Amino acid sequence: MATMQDVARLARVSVSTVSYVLTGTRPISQATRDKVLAAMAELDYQPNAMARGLASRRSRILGLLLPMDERGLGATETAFVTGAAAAAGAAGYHLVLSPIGVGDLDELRRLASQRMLDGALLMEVQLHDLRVDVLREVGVPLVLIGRTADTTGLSYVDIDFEQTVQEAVGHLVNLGHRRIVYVNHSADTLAEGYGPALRTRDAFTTAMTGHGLEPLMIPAEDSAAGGRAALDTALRQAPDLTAILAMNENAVFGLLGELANRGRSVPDDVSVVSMVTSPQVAELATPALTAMSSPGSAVGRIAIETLLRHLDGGRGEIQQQLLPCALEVRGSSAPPRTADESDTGAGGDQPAPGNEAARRRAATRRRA
Amino acid sequence: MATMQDVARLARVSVSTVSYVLTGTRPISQATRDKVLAAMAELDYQPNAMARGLASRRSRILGLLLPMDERGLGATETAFVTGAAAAAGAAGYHLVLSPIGVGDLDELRRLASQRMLDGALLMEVQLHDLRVDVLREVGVPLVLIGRTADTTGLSYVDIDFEQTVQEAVGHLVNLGHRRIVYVNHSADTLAEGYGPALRTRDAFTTAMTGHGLEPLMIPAEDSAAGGRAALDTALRQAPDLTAILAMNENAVFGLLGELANRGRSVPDDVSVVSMVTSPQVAELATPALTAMSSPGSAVGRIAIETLLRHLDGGRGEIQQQLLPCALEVRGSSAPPRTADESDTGAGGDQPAPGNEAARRRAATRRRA
DNA sequence: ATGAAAGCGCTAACAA
DNA sequence: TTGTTAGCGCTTTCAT
Repeated sequence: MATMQDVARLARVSVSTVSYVLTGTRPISQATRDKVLAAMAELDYQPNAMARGLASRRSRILGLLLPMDERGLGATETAFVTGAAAAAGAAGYHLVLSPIGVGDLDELRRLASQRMLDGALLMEVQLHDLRVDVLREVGVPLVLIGRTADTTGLSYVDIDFEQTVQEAVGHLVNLGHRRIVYVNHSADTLAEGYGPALRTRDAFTTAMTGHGLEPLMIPAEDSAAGGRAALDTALRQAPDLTAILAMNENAVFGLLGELANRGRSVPDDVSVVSMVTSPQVAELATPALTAMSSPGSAVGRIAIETLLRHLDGGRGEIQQQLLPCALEVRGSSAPPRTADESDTGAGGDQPAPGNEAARRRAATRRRA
Repeated sequence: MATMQDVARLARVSVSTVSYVLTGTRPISQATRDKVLAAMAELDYQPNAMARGLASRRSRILGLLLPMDERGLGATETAFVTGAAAAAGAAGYHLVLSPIGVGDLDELRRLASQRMLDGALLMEVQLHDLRVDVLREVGVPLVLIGRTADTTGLSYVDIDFEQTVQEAVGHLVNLGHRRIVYVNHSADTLAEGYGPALRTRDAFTTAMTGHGLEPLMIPAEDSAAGGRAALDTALRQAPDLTAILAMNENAVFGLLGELANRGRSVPDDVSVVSMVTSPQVAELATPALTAMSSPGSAVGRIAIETLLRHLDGGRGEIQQQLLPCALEVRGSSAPPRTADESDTGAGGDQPAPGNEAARRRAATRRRA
């Protein structure tokens, strides 16, 4: 393993020159730079990360703090991760994912106070997220993917739930639906103040009221069973419902199953729109789900870019951004059977023609 | 940020003594140790990871190399990760996940030759995985989760696909099924030599032949559409099929959807058993899927323990382990409708009574 | 535009 | 059982 000494010797320059070639922190003549670069190439030199970190007091490592529960990472979250990893790599940083949730504060404190992290991205942010406190305490810059309750002084990137709900409701209303039920996360989750659940609830009320319609929300446990129960409740409270908007990616499958059980066809009897859902998941259902698809890797990329700005400038400006979800119409939404006074606006939303989109996307997966 | 100097000064000992207290590499009297520990506590001392790494030439960082495609991490893979993270933490190591697939060899080479990793775990291992070569080249110890084609000199932990298939087939045969179709990964995937697909194919042939039955395998693209197509093929080739064994977690949903479309009820007309599937995913389906559930976090834990042994001893012995999947009977499997000569063995497999298991597991999920 | 040299905070000989 | 000290490989003043 060649060291900087070796490179300097071979190039007949001092170590500091080699260092400056590497870091670019001071002008080097083209001739010298070439010599050094040639020596590096010849020796296959790679700087020692630990030595750099010790001397410069920067590890060039960014942490992505990512709680992993038993349920796995959805395609949406995975896109965040890959986007962040790509952006970090492009900037010469390593992105390490640490499966650290709010339960592992000690592990986080260790990681952070050992000066192992130049900065951190937090995923699965809670309204009162103690990880934020720990990181601030030890002075590690951070950016949230999501939002805490109080975001003063915090940079974040999050999904624009208001826009997402509004567009989803708009789609259904355009199709002619009037009786739309919103299946949210569980009552417990709401009570805990889970941000997305609260924001979408309020946005749903606003959107429906704006259309002169009555907002009806049903909480559902995050499971297929929860979805089945939610459908039962929904049909009891709104027997005339023609459309369901679902925030709960797990429940939506139970919901679809129960609809089938009861002989209600999708989308002829009931339209279903799933929110913040990846194309992959949307197409597991039969028919494939019309969904608001999440902004994906852009979230991760923007978060990293924001974080880097916080490091470089010293005091980067606080940045708070909301990214929209895009409506992707598939087979699960259509005009209600009772096509009454449905003034389907010109250029309004069309139900997907067959399953072409699904077929097109049916790519092969290769792993081993 | 207190340094070791500060601790030594406060405890009135030398820095080396503090260091030895920390590393335990030489005996320290109880009195001294207590003094040092007290000083550490008082100063809230945390060793500087970079300095340790530089001086000791060990980063105490283990890498978990984990390709992330657009599909996300399944619950099964997530369990591997959390198991590994827990085991690494318990041993005083950091586990960093790097979303590095066979496409990012340069990034891997950088990570490895910068001496940032003491060792690595590889997930999503391909039969000819170039990451293995890169790591060996730079001398980073590694353990596979999965298997390459040639495993000589390599330690690995993998799922016992032979046992899994055998048990799944046994379950169906016990229920009285005779005409069982195996829905595998895609033809492309098989052609590429994807290990699990090949191993399960062969195991299926062995198992069926062992029962005096004819093995029929259908490849399916990894998507709902692929599952629908596979069912079509299956019914064409074996109109009298009463059971389906599925390796393809994505296809199985399309398969179920298409069964419903054709008015074939599960499990009355057709039993479905899903392989290497987490409980969470199994219960998204309606009815919940009988499945061979993967060993979960044990895989990750054992892999880390093996890796640590490779570091400590210098030359740890090669270890190759296969872990079994466990049969979990849910609602998707039952005796065939045409209960003919079905000699359901005493104590044989029973279909799940209702959905109690599902309901019990319907825990709340809290995130933000 | 380049070089010399003093650390960065810790580990691990080498001494005692 | 404990202390002294020479690095680990790099960055970054301070000189020139």
